[in-house]
Amino acid sequence: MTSMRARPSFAPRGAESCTSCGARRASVCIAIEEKDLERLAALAVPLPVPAGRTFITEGDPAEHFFNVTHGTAKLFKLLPDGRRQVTGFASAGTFLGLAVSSSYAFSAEAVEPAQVCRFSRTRLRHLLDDFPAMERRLLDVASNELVAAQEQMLLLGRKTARERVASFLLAREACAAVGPVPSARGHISLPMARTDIADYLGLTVETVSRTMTRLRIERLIDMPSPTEIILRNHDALTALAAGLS
Amino acid sequence: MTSMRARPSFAPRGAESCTSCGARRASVCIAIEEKDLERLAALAVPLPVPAGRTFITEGDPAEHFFNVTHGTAKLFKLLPDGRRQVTGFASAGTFLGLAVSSSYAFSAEAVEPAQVCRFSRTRLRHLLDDFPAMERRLLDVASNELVAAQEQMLLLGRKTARERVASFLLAREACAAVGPVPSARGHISLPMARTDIADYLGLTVETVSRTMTRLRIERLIDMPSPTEIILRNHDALTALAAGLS
DNA sequence: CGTGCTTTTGAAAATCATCAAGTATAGTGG
DNA sequence: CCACTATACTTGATGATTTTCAAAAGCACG
Repeated sequence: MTSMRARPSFAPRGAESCTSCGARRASVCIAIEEKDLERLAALAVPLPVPAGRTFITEGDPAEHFFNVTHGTAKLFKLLPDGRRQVTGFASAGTFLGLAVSSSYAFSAEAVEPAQVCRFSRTRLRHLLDDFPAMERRLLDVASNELVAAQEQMLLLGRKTARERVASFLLAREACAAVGPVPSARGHISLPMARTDIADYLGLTVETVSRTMTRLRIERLIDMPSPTEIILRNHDALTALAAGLS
Repeated sequence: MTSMRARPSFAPRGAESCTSCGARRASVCIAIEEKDLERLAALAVPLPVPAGRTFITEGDPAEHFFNVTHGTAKLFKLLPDGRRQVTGFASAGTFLGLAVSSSYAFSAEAVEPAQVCRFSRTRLRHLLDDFPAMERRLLDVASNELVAAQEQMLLLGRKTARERVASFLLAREACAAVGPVPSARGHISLPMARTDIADYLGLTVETVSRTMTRLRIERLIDMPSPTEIILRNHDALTALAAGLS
C-alpha cells in the first residue's frame, strides 16, 4: 500500500541533472567545469531513495559509485549475528563507493527520504582519465574521510559513553554548519534514529538515551524533541568531547 | 638469502635510493617507471628511524609525506589525558601523511628500527602533476585504507575482546603473507609491544595478555615468545574473528 | 647480578550491556 | 477526527565483560 517502488516520473536524464544540482558545489562534481558538465550528466543516473531503503549492500559486486544529492544515508557493516557498526552518515555532497575491491565493503541505507546520483564505476573511471582535477578531488575526499575515520577510531577505542555522545553532537553541529540548510547556532537535527546513533558510537540505544537525558538534566543540551537538539553549554561539551572532564 | 640482505643501511642520497629500494614494488612508487625514478629519487630523503623515535607528531605542520621502506611504525592519536588510540601499523611500502589539512592528524613512531623516505609535500604535489599514474595509485591506497578503517571501526565498536585479538592475529598473518619477509605458514611475529596492541584494539594490556593466554590454553594459538605467535587452529580463529563463537 | 621494563596473573571495581517495562509518537484505519 | 497499533524512545534493575589496582614473573641490558 505504502509502496514507494513506483518509478518516479521525473529525473530527465541529462537535461538539467548536474547543472542544477544543489549538491554539486559540496561534492566532487565541483571539479568538473560548467562546460563539461554535460559529459558528467550523461553518466549520472538520479535515483530517489525512500527512507529505510538499502541502496548499497555489503558484499555485492561494486558496479556503481554514488553521490548523495539530498537527504541522509547511514553506512554500516554487519556481523553474522546481527551486530552492526554504522561507519558514517552521508549527507548531500557525499561520494560513496570508493574501493579498489570488486565488491562493496559496506551497506548504505537512507535514514530519511534521499536522492542519490548513480554512476557506472567503469564509465566514471574513464571519465576520470579526462578530468584529472576530479581524480585529485577524489583523493582529497578520501584523505579527509581517512582523517575522520581515525578520529572515529579514537572515539570507539578510547572514549567513554559521555564523551562519545558529546563528540557526536559537536560533529553534527559542525556538519550542519557546512550543510546546505543553515540552522540556528547550536541547533542541530538528528534525522537518524537512536539505534543508528548507538551503532555509530559503539553503544546501545539505552546508553545513548540515558546519556542524552543526563546531558539535558545537567543543562549541557536541550531536547525539544528526540530529533532536535540544542547545544546549551558549548564549552562544556567541547571539553567533554576532548576527554577533559 | 644473503643477496637480499645486501642493502646499505645508510642509503646514500639520490644515487640509488629509489632504483634499489626494496619497498618500491610494494609502495606507491611502483607507479613511477624505471626511467623516471631519478626524478623521484631527487625528492626522496631517506631517513633511518630508531625504535621508539616519533617522526610524525599530531598537530605539527604537515610539510612532508613519508614512505616506510623498512621496519614497522605505529600511527596513533592521543587524548589530552594520555589515552591513546593506535590507528594502524605501517610496514615497508606504507605511504603516510595523506591529508588535506595543513597539520598532521596523527603521530607516528617506529616500533622497531625503521627506514623511511621523506618527501616534501609541495614538491611531491608538483611531481604528481607529471605522473597521474601515481596519483591514481594514491587514490587506490587511500581507498584501501578507508576500507581497512571501516573494518577496524566494526572491531572497535562491536567486537568482544576475544574477537578483537583473533581478528588482529589473522590480520597480522595476512599482512605477513604479502610482506617482503615470507614467514612459515601460521607463524607471525609481533614487533609491537602489548601496550601498542592494546591501544590498537581499544583494550588494556592486561586484557590483551589474558585473552592471548586463554587462546593458548585452548590450543588456538602457540606462543613460543611474546613476540612470536603460531596460529594453531586457523578455522576456530577465523570463526571467532567473524563473530561466530 | 642487579635494575628497569615488559608481560603475565590475581582480586576488586566500574562502566556499560542486558533484560524488562513504561511512555511518547507517528502512522493507519475506522 | 479520534482511537488504535506499531514503533521509537526513555527509564529502571540487574549482571557481565572489561578496567583498574596490585604484584609477581620473565627478559634485556649495563
